[in-house]
Amino acid sequence: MVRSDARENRSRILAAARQAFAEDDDTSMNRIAQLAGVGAGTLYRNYPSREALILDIYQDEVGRLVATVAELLTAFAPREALRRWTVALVDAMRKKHALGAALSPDAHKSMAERSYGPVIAAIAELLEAGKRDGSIRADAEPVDFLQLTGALWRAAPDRSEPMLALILDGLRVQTENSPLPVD
Amino acid sequence: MVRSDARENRSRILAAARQAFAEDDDTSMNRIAQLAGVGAGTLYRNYPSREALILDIYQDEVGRLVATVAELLTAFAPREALRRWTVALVDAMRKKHALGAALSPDAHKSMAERSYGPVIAAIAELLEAGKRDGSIRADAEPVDFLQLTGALWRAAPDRSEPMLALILDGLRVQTENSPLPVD
DNA sequence: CTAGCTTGTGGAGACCTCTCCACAACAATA
DNA sequence: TATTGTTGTGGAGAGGTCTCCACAAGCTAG
Repeated sequence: MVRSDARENRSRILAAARQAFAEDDDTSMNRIAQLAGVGAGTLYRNYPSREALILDIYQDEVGRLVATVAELLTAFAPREALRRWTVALVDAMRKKHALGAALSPDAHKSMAERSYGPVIAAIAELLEAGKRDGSIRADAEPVDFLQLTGALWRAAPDRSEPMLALILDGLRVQTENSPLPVD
Repeated sequence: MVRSDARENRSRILAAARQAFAEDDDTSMNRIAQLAGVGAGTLYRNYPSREALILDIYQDEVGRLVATVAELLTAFAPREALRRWTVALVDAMRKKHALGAALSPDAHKSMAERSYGPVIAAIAELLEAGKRDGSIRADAEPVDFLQLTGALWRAAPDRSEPMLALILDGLRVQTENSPLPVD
């Protein structure tokens, strides 16, 4: 049985966090707890890590992004849809720095977090479309792609576009010209 | 005029740090200061950031890695040389976790640090060789490549190889089949 | 209404990175 | 050797993430 004040607290935390992050993308966990009028312990019981909180806050932001996939896929060829979507994603990560950090963690903890899943699903859908029409290699992995996306986010803004181009080229179905010498 | 005790301290710090990191790759700066018998202030005056210290510690490790480039380039075709070298680099980053973190920082601060430069130079050399023999696109950028390498390091170990393959494919000189629709 | 049990709480505290500055140690000069 | 810059020092402290647990609140059942 979930205690009533507990639910109250959780939503106060989320509200406080949302506002705090809107003003300053680097707000500390302590500050959020303070703004929400709860102790650090309560904050961390609700959100076991900074990452988890951020992913929850930006859930709708991410949702909006994910929702554009279908549209992009009707308007553009899969590769171009993927390109555009990724540009938008990296852009969002850059604007909400915290989101970038949460989506490209050092380890792979965020797996299965409420926001991480949908992002992977969106990428999977875009890749699938490309595989179907033969413009993307069959062994492309959504998780790998997101990881690579993290590199774009970390890179200097003006390198983002050429790096993405490189990745997209790597995603092409490979012909076996210029074969790799095995040794 | 550099004071004599200062030089003394600096080398004590380096020695302590070297040993500490050998035992525990996550040793804290405080602990290193303590082991070296200096205050935190002194540590930070010598090494303005964690990153800087780590890069100095692993300078020879990096040096060794960099030195293998020439050898690889005589034994293998450029692309294969690049592949092997990168595998070794990522491997080293994984073994010395701290080195990985120092070489793939969130921001791009490490630029021009004593170890960062040589790594970039090594990559540049490998890429150059590939450009010369036409197996690597002319616009490939060493810094971009290192950034991407950071993604390999952060990824699950078993994804490292396929991701690298993808990057290497992206580095190929691109023929203009499967053209990208511009919109 | 109260007793008891379960669930949730706050904030002290461990440990982190990095800054700041009154003071100490050296070097140069008289 | 004494004096006087200069250069370097240590550790307190600001502010961070996250853990732990004695205690408080909410919820049944009698």
